[in-house]
Amino acid sequence: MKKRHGYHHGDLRRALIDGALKIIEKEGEEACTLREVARRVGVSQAAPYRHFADKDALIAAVAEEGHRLLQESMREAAAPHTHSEVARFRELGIAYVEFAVAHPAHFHVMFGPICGTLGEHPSLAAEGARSFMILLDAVADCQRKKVVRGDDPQEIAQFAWTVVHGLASLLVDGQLPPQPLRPLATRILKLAFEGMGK
Amino acid sequence: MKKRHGYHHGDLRRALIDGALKIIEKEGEEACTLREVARRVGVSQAAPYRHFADKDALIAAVAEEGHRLLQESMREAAAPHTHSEVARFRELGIAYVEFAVAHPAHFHVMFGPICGTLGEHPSLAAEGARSFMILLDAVADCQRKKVVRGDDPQEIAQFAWTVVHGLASLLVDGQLPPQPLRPLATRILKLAFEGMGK
DNA sequence: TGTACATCAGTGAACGCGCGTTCACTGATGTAC
DNA sequence: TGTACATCAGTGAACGCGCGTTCACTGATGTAC
Repeated sequence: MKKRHGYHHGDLRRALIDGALKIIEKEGEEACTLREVARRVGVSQAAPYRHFADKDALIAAVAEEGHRLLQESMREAAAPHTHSEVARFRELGIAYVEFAVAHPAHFHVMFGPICGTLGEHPSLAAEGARSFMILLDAVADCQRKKVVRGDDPQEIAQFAWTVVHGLASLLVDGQLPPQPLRPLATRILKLAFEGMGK
Repeated sequence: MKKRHGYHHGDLRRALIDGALKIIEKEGEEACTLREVARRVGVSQAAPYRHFADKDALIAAVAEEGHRLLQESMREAAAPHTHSEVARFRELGIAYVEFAVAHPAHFHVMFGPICGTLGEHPSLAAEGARSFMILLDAVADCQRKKVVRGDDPQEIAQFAWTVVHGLASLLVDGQLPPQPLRPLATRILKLAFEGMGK
């Protein structure tokens, strides 16, 4: 990343995305205006238009980057566990929740209601599909090894997504009492795996 | 509900809440401005201030009503199943998801990030706690009958909430393909009860 | 039953503000020769 | 190595707009006598 020397910024596109993230994280999505982002980055209000066609394009870029980061997190979490399909699957789920808590602004833009407005950004939709695919593959692996029930990976993946997404949402929106994340996620995922029935 | 005859509205407070709901449902939360609500209801922009101190107060009223409706839905869904604790528990979960889909605007205001801004409305917090309590009681019943594992109802209730909230969020935010709700919810809850492991 | 009057629930104009976006511009950078 | 020039990435003023909220007001309603 180049330094700014005077007139030119160096990497304004990057800085604008980071600025948007910081604002959404601290003050919520509706506080994230183009002018405020420009202000925070220390640039004139018109400068962002050199890098983004309009405000939606900036938000879509945030969401897209979010999906790439999520995919990376999940892949990294799963990688060490070459021996056990179940462990891989579990780590994927924990990585999803950890990602949401570590990047609440990304998470919010990726899955919140705003992403309906962003329908016309096709590369964003593609990244979303890729994220789900990682989960789907892990389920199929588990089913092949007979450690997870059923034969339609879609059905189980949907359930797994429901669980991790529910936990992530409740945490990000502050509905659960603050507590160490990993024990909570592990406990919930264990219940999802074994069922709560007796 | 009285009819409007000329100058006075009849039940403007009610109409404002309904107007806010309709706008949030159709065009999202950030389109829900006090002026737009007043416009839709057919009243001057200053009129809402007769009934709400400010915009936040209107939103808080929406959230509070949402919790009361949710509680009512859950209680009604559980009531017929006096014979089976598990059936009661399951119907509670389905009612939660159905409520979210039927009242997406309520749901969004009740649990979305905006509700952090509304911290200083204590009656709202009370309603939220009451909603969770219904779930908690059902879990305790199931544990007493030994049909659900564990002895800390809090832990299981948190898991159950995670599942139904996850499903509700994904549906409301349009992340799952459109499909009949009850079969989907039943399938997911069955997995939650029995576990996805083999 | 009729009337005076207090109170309630609206109106409409105005305030200051910040927004997204456009425009003509200008300083910085890199390249051809 | 030096210079002319095209291109790139910013600036800052301006546009029209809708927002939340306030204010003095007025029409409708209900009550005391």
